[in-house]
Amino acid sequence: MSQFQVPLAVQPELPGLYDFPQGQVMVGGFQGPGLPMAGSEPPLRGGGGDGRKKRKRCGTCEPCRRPANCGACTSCTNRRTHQICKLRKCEVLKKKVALLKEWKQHIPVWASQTPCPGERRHLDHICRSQPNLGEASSPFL
DNA sequence: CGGAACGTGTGG
DNA sequence: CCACACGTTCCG
Ligand SMILES: [Zn+2]
Ligand SMILES: [Zn+2]
Repeated sequence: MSQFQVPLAVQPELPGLYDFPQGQVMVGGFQGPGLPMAGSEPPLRGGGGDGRKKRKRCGTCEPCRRPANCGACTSCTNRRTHQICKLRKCEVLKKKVALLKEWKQHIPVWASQTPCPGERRHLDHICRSQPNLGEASSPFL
């Protein structure tokens, strides 16, 4: 009614998705679009899945509720990228991905000593998702 | 089945 | 480091 809730209101995070270490989600002070909704776990098609399931946008953050694409960003102009308009890119999705798996998997490596260029390369990608996280997240360092 | 979007790797 | 492109998954 009042709010333009796109018919995509998806759960915050399916329980059992990428598991987090403890609670490093919440850097500084964020609004918190992670809708605290009950979790109805879908039939988990993990039978033959690798676990690389694609998450979906929260549908509560500003970019998520953007009615349409800007039509000026590369994602809008270049549809071959298969990416959503930068103005509509879910923040939650950006953050979650930032603190995702590769980190945990490689942290002990780079914590010990600067990893090889190859490993470091991947970390950069995830870091880029959110400048905020690039600094505050790593209980190891 | 088709459209849309995420996740990842590579190139510049 | 950033931007772009592909493959894959998800939903209607
Ligand atoms: Zn756009
Ligand atoms: Zn969102």
